[in-house]
Amino acid sequence: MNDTQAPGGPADGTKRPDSSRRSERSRRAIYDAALALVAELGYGRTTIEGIAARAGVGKQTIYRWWPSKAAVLMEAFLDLADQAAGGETGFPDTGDLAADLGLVLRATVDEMNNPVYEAPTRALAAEGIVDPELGAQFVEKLLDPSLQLYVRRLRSAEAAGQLRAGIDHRIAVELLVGPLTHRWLMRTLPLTHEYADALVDYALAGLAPRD
Amino acid sequence: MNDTQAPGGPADGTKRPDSSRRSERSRRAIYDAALALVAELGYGRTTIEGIAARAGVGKQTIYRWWPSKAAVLMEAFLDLADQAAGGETGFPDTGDLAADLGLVLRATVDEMNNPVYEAPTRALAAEGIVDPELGAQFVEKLLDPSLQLYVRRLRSAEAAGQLRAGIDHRIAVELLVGPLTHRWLMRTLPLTHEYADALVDYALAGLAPRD
Amino acid sequence: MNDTQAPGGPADGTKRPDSSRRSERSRRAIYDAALALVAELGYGRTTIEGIAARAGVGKQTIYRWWPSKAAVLMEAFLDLADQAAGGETGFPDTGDLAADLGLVLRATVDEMNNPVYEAPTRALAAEGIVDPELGAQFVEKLLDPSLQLYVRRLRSAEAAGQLRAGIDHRIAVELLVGPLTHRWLMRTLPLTHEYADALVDYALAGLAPRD
Amino acid sequence: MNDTQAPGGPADGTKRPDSSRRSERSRRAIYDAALALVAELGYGRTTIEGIAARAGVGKQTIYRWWPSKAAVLMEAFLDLADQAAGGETGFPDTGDLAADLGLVLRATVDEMNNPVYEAPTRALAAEGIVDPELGAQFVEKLLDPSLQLYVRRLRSAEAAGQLRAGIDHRIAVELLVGPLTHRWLMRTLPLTHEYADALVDYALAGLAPRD
DNA sequence: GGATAAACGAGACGGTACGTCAGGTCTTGCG
DNA sequence: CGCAAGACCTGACGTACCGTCTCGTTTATCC
Repeated sequence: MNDTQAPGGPADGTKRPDSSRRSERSRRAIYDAALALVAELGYGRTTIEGIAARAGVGKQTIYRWWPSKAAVLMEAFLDLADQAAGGETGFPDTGDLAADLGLVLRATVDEMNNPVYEAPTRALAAEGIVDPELGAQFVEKLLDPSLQLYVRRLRSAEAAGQLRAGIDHRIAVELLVGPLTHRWLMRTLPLTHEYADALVDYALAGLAPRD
Repeated sequence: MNDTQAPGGPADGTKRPDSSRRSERSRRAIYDAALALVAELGYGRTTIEGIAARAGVGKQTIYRWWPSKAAVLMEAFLDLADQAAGGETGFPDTGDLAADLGLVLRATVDEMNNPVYEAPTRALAAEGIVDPELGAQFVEKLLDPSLQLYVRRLRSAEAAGQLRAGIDHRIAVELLVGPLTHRWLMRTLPLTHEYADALVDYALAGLAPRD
Repeated sequence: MNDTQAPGGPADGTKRPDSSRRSERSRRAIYDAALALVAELGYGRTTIEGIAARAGVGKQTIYRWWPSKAAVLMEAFLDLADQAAGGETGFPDTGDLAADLGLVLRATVDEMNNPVYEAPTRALAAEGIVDPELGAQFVEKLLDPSLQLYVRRLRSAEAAGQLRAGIDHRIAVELLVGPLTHRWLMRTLPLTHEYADALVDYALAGLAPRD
Repeated sequence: MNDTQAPGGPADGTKRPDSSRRSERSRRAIYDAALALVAELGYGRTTIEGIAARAGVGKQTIYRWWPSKAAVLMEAFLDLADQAAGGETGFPDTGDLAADLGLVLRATVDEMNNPVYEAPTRALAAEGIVDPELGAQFVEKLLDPSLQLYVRRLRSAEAAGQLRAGIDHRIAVELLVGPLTHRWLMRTLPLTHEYADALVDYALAGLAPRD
């Protein structure tokens, strides 16, 4: 009858629900409930029924829009991150590479130690480790964008002659971020600003031009 | 080595079951079933009921000796690792630090790409990320021992004057292992021997004495 | 007829499940499965899991609506009895008391010997003997209604001058029904029409007016 | 080795354990524990494990000598009854049939109302209703012997011309005992001495010679 | 502004797995 | 060899959630 759709409505003739009629109220409530429950109970004990109940929402409203508990949490967390970012997605570039990296790594350490972010991030990371599909999303939507910022900064540093020629920027970034993530995930030793600084120190020494 | 107790003696006076009467047959069957199921179905779809059924064992026999699915898998995997190790827990020390590290990292890459080890390790890592208690066990029993081998090798290198003085060996190890683990867990880019070599190259450049 | 409530109204505000949404199909299937299993296996070996499986129903659907195995069976049996009764709940009153009682007692004997009724009735009676709560239900819903019919017939007989004055009708009924039940439950001797007749004979002799 | 058995030992060459070596101490402890638990918890909640634990006995010692929980309880109760009887198994015969029956029925009422006997008797009766094998034992060992006493008394009364000729003594006994048992098992109305008296009155009226 | 249709809250449904409990069997010393 | 102790396999228990489905009840256009 009417495949003609209102402008703005994306539509596709499939069987998916009409997202233009989606309840914003419910979505927000689900985000909030999901984040709260994960923080309170941990991922494992958080259930879709629980989220629905806490959000004052029917279970079907969740199953209608998300394929899994992890997907709900992922979106909820992305939403949280977007809010928090507040548009500022920049990476400092003062010309002093070590200082800039130190600043960012210290901020990362703080974030990793902040319980508000820690619980859902750990949950998502863990789930992504085991579920490749979700892991891919995690990388694409959360990890890669932030790694790209590092890469860009390194390119700028290379242009300024602050890096050895031929360095693979991606690997260089991982030299910084990998150890940090390792310590965070494995909880081997405390994650401190000093550790961040030491990483910048050791890594840059290996990446700097050989004089 | 642990749990020193009089031979034949019934052991600690607590309320735990009498481990001297434990059925070795059942334990082995449970290990095998657990590893097989995790490899076949993944951790999430592996159930205690399934392990019990596959092992031809009553559920209670699992609940009697282990507190959780993760604990079963952990022991099963430790057992597997012990068998595989076969006593050789050495770390090469040819005098050429770069070559030795490259060798080990390449071997680690191979292990991480070996499906037999990958499934249970990922499962344990993921579970440990979310469950601090299990995570601590994972680190203590699996991760730390192998990191210690690196540290010892680095000490030897330092004694040979191949490292900058005052380097924190632990951080140095993480500089190598962190990025590898990161790529493995996050599946961002393929884990190859070349990557291992590049890591050794970049990291050692930062750790070497400044001449 | 029961549960008078506003049409369309959702009913009592308690926490019990919404009986208006109950699945008739499931209830019937559960009745049938319960009766079949009790007849096949006996009460003790009949399990809720078994009923659920045989009825093609989730266990929770049983736990949602019934508090116990006995309650399921009780309802199932009441339903069976209601069906069988088909509305005819009368007690013959031809004026000939002995004949009427003989007719009913013989019918009762037949029922007690009919395997379809015997298994569940025995099961309920046995359970009621040990569980006072269930026993009270058994008496209230199954036993008392039928005893009342006897009492009414005796009242009619008394009005016709066929009974000694001052006889306690309730006890009189028990004089007839008690021995029958005793023989049935205890399986001391066979339950026959002749036995029923003898009971009527002996008992009425004691209850008749002394001329 | 020794099929030769101590005299007095019944033996039969089957696979049953050697009863001459049986521990009297254990048997007594099991009786006591069984009766105590049935009285405290009721039959349903009494378990063989519980009996073994309370008796300070291994489970196997129970399984070795009894085929079922009901069998244990049956023996325990018979033992209790034997002790209580103390040899006096007589039935009064003063010549006054009504008085004698009233005396015995009143005593029976008292016994049925005595919690010490009630719990195990109900349990055994209930179990026997559902399990024909046990029921037969119950009748043979507990019920019939006492009914025989009634029968003998009635024979004496018949000889004295106090009964109508041709009365079936067995049915006559059931006319007295049936209603009592019915009221006791079904808990329809209170079991009192008055009820016992009324039963004797009504029943004897039907059994007496017609003058 | 009434009709109509989709999303919504609620929650019953058939299921799976949970972790516990008891059953009855088997094994291991002790006396 | 009977016994206590207790680990073993089995399987039912009652609970928690799963993901699907079906109720009425809002909304939110469309006629």
